[in-house]
Amino acid sequence: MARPADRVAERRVPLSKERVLRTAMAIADQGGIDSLSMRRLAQELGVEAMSLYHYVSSKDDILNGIVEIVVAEIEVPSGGKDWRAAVRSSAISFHDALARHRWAANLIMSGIGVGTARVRYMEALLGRLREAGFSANMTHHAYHALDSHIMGSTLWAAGYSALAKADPGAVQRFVQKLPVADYPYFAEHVDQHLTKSARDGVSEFEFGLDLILDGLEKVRSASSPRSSTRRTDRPIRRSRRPTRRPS
Amino acid sequence: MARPADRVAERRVPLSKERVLRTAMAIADQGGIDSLSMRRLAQELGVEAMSLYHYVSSKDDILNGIVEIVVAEIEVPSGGKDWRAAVRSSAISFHDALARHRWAANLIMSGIGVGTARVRYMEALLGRLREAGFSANMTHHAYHALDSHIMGSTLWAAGYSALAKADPGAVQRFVQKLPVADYPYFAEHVDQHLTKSARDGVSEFEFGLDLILDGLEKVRSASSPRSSTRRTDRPIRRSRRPTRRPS
DNA sequence: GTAAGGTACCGTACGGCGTAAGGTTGTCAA
DNA sequence: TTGACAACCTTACGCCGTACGGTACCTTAC
Repeated sequence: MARPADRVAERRVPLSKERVLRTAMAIADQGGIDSLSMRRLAQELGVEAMSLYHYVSSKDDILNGIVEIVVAEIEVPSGGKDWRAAVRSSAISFHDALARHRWAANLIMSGIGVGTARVRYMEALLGRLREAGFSANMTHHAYHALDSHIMGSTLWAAGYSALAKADPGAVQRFVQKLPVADYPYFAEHVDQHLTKSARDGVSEFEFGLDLILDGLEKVRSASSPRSSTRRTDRPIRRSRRPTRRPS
Repeated sequence: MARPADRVAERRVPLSKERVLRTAMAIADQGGIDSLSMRRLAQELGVEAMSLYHYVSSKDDILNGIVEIVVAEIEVPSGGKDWRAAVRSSAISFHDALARHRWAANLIMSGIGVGTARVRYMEALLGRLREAGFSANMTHHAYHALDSHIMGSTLWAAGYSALAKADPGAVQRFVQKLPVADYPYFAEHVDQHLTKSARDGVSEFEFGLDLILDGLEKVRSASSPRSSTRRTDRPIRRSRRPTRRPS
């Protein structure tokens, strides 16, 4: 009687989608997204690869799942008076989440599905912008400007730091082999990266972020001259020409 | 005598790295980067997979190569008075090149090597900014702000249009299944994408680009007092060093 | 004329991948 | 006791990148 029960007790904690996803994240965090294979993941869980398919429907399901976990870590913009501070803080939180899980940005951008965490984040950000007085059209553009910057900036940082990690000194060697006379500005640029204490592009990220936020604030205060909230939006839909630049 | 010569004549045009890369690009352009395999590429060239290794050293070599070709297509910012127009035009050219080859942005961002075409582009852009009066530090940040936006924006557009192509109506179905009452702003946002004639995010791209360029111009004119408009704008970012006077 | 050496290409094989299809085993309700 | 069911495993297929070792043909030298 005791024997089978013991064996059961040993074996159980019998997996779950949660545990599969968490382990997948750990593998990706440690060895990069390429090191995450079904076989490797199963091995980590003390199980055979095919067993995983009882909890997930495919590898894509896993990838979607771990992206959702990362997105759920993002601190959503708070309500209140200062939309700029709220959005800024949320963007930095987004950046931080992606920095903690360097594989995530690439996954998000390569046409992965939109899950509930992602929708929640977008809803919160879009809502915060509308509440701050942006029109529907302006909110749309503001969202994409912010999103592009966050993704682009973080992806660059991820790639750069991945390189620096895989082969420290590669950058130095590269720039030294370069005919500096021909590419003085490039050399200067690389040098700035090498000189700056390794802050993974935080300074670059925040600079661009503030540029965008300042621009948005200018647009906002121009279109709602009072500091009032919620003007009715001018429906500028269906403009087939590029939106004119602000101000 | 004639026979072997004929066979030779048939067979020759005996490949070359150039031809391998061009064919690889064509495959990627048509079927996406995932459809590019050594075997598929070889088949397209009427050759066995291993034969390719006489012209390239690895698949990564091929990926680097085709990215370089795309980057070489970018129109570099011209010299002259109007730095803003020059940089804007170059950025749009960059965006267009990435739009023509939707796989490229993802490759560039996933830690691929920097080749000569890339260096040339960076050198030209950095140089144009310095020439316009930006300090070294400002140029550094401006470059990254522009680069992040171009990459982020294009990557988003590539993913979105890939989805729309693979499964038109997927977006519509997704948003219809959503509890719109819970996510009104999200629904509004998606609706804007569906309503807008499919222009692959050009409007979003140019809006963000102008936001950044306007911000940069403000910084520039503030730091070079000889320039026409001297504004009393606060410095957007506390720079760790005072921005040097250019030229 | 023929031998040497080089260029271009091919055949085979290895270890990895995601996953379809179909077991096997242990648990528990009826 | 039985039978449904969940949890997990075995095997196999067709892909992938590429290491290693050929082979066919061309050019050049003697």
